Amino acid sequence: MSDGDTSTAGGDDFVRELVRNELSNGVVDRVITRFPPEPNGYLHIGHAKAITLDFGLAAEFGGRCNLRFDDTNPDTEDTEFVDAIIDDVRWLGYEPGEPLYASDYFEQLYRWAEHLIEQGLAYVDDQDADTISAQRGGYGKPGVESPFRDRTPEENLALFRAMRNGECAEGSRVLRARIDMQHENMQLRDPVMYRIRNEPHHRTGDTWHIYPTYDWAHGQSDAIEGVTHSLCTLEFDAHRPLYDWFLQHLPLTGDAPNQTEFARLELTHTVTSKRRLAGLVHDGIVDGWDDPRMPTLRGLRRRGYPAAAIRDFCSYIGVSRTNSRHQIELLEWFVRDHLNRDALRRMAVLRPLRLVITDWPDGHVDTVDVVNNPEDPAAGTRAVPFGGDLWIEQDDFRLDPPPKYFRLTPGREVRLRAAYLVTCTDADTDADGNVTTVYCTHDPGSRGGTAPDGRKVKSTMHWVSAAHALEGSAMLYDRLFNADVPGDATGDPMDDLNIASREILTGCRFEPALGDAAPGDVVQFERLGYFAHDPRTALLFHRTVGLRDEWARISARS
RNA sequence: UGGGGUGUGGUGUAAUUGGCAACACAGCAGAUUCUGGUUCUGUUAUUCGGGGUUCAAGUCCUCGCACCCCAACCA
Repeated sequence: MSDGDTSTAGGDDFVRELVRNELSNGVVDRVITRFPPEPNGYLHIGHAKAITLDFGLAAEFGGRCNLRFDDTNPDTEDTEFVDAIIDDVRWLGYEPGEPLYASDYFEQLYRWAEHLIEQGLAYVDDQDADTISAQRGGYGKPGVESPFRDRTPEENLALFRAMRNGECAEGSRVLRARIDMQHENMQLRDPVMYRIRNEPHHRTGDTWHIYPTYDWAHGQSDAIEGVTHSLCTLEFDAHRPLYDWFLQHLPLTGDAPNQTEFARLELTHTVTSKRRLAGLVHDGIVDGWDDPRMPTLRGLRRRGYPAAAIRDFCSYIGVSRTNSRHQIELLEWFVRDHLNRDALRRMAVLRPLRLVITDWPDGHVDTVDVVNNPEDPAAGTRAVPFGGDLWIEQDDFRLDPPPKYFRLTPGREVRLRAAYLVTCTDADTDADGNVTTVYCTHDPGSRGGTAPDGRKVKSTMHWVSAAHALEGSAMLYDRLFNADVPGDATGDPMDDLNIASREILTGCRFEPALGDAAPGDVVQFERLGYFAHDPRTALLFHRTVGLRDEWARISARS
């Protein structure tokens, strides 16, 4: 699926090694996985890792990966998210097939719950949440048993059916597994299996008044689907004994699924918790879930990140059980790697400075051929109009050049990309000392960019003909959070918010070919970076990622 | 406080399962270049700590330490 040759340094990660062993030992005879998002938010880069693992693993071993919505909580879930999640999975490059829903298993789950009640392994508790929580005990402190723990199966069944029929108020009762209130693992101190909710469910409407909890629904859904490998993140490690307990006490046919945990993906300068991301949106810090600064799949897509780059990144970083935080620079490296190969080059002047060629024939327009992508000869060339009145980048001219500055300065000759060699003769400044116009002469023999006598210049600069320029804007993005680990110092990520994460540039000048950019196209603005054309607004470009910039490093040092 | 998990350069991931600690990103230096991009070359830097077993330990034993997770009717 991933098209780069980007496998990790060594061989299999621990999950693949496990699967390979199970297959060769005959512990399993197939590989079925599942990706189980809850439809209460948008997918982000962390999910991309899980998707790549779940779908990638299944594909590698000739199996299948189910997209299953873990829709057991009607309070927060919505079909809006279902559609967005399916769309995002497809965009990432995986075919989810017919989506499945935990809510489709509610009836089966209910029957299994009655089975556990009949076995004396589950009971209805009439206490409220606070009481149950208090009775659970603490770390190192055993819990105490509920006074309702020893109800008879008949009584429990009657009560449970009443719960199902909507005869009980929300919060008045729960169904609990009857395991061990003294267990050292808190998860096994009689966990709640069902709670009463009168909220309508996005798929089952108001047919249910009781809803299964994650622990009760997840493993059983896996079993129903024939999942062999249920991969989840590390925080569920403590739930695994409970996952297994339910499965062991049910009349299952076939092999039970197995849960394996791995470390979630964290990135520097990034938050991925649903709550934090929602906060950014609701506080208006970003424009929405698809703001290009967001680590959501929709945000990254709008930013111009190729799906293949995200896939390559995810498979390259591999999977382990070590809590870790990857540097966002690595992700950006994969983005550049793909875009360098694929993106067409265009010339754009983001902060325009006027350049006049004093010896250019009045009104004359030349048309020069410019390579579309030096990495891909098949991309061909394009014709770009050139005249005596041009826009260049403000950064490309200095009245007083600092050391190692190779660009235009009075008396120096540089190349205007694919056009002519020009020499700066003079410059105008305004009352504040800002340069307003730069004057040059040109070498008519250097058409195409090469001097007839073979002399070299230190710098090649991009340009746009003023008479032909298109005007538009660009959004320059920086990290949303300044700190590697947002909130590391104070505990609140918002303290590390980068208030200058977006710079809006208007009055940018684009070469004519940019007028043909389709919504969503990603191009390289030569010497500046990769930019994604906005899906809705023409001639608005979002900076995907800048080019590596040696001059920026040199000038920052001094 | 009890239980579980994890510790390898700045970051992340490997190490033929006891045999010369490697790969990538980042950094630094240089070469090439009509993008100060790309590409290429070189280079800096690593096994959490103490003790033990062994010819040999990142790997095995032991005692510590640090960090993460667990006491929702969230997932």
